[in-house]
Amino acid sequence: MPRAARVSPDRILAAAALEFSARGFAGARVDRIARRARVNKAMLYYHFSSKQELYRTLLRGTFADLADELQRIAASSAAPPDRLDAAVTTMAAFVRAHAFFPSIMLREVAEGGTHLDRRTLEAVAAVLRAFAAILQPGVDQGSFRRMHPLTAYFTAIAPVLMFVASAPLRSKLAARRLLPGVQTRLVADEFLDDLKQSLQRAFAVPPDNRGHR
Amino acid sequence: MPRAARVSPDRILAAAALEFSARGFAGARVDRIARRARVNKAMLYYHFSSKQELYRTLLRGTFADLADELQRIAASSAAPPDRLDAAVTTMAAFVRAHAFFPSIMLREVAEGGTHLDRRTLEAVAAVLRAFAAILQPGVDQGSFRRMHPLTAYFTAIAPVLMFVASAPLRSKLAARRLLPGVQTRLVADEFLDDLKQSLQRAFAVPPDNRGHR
DNA sequence: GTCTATACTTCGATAGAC
DNA sequence: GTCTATCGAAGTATAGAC
Repeated sequence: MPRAARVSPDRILAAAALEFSARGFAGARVDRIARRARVNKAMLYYHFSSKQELYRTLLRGTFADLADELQRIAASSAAPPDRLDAAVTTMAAFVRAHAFFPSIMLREVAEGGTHLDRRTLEAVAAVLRAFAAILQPGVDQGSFRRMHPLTAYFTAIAPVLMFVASAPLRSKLAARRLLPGVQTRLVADEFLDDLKQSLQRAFAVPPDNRGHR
Repeated sequence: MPRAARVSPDRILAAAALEFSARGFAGARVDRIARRARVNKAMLYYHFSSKQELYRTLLRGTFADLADELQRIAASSAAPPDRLDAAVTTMAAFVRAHAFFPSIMLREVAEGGTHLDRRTLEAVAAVLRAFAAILQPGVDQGSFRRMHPLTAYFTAIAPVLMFVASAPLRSKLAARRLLPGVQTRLVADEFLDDLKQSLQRAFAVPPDNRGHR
């Protein structure tokens, strides 16, 4: 299996990631993806049978990778608070390495998963399960509040996704001086530190309730 | 000004809200909006000069309404924790009354506000400012942690938006039994109660730090 | 204000040569 | 595997009658 054989598909996937994240499935143009990947359209269709298949392939791989990384934390033996911090850190690192991910995730949520097939939905579910598995020991040991896993997921992950994905919009607002009174620049690390603190306090069982469940 | 004169535009806006939230700006079809509003396409273009203008009109009005409701809390004299709860409750009520809002908001964040003009961006900014104004007294009085207003905003509002907007996706996953171990049904009220508790703990200055800033 | 018919454009996808 | 040329469907917007 010659190494060059996978160069085109990989470049196409990388270009597709940019295009789909910036414009969404409907707004994405196959021509633009091809041009950005420096292949012609026929070549693109040689590797991927349709725009939809390209989209699904991209998302399936991305969700699977994220689920793997989260699963690694779930399988570790770290203490509950450290697992929670690690989950946020891992999410943050993942979106730094896959800058296209937050937008695509937000769009897919808004779309209700319309473009996804069963296998891709399974990869989405794997992410949710991994996150739930990260928190479970903390709940079992009584150090985390007993919340629905999805509640915990949205409370923890939604801010990360929205914060990162909103960077362009925030720049736009700032450039037009539309945020008076909110002028100090908010950087990602600062945000993540505050979020981690918030989540530790949010999920911890309050001292006076400890052991009463 | 005969009352009937505004019936068509309003029906068009209502139909547009459904279409844009379900499919996004690029995925929305003017034909579908017209059909759903029970007007023909020419009628639609008689009232709104383009798909884009229709979109902007819808968003401008919606953001302005939300900003008004939040501003009312900001102007009240309630205690800081009550203001925070009220902000979440108001957001929840707003999205219940405007079911299209969360998806559109997520999409617009992902899109970086590409389709918005200055006036609409101003309405977006008004929402952020109102939220910041709700929390400010709590920070000033030392009962809330000193966080960047945008950090607080994302921590509090992102979960609400993502939770509500993800309902279709969650149904899809549940229907395909892709969430084993996460099977108990999560209802909105339960989620909101947990979120409010989380946010109170997340934003409160911890007892041992009180007054030390 | 309302409607039918249609102009014009863009886009996903393919045919067919090399 | 790679490319050029192009088809056909779909989509936004408008012309022009009533």
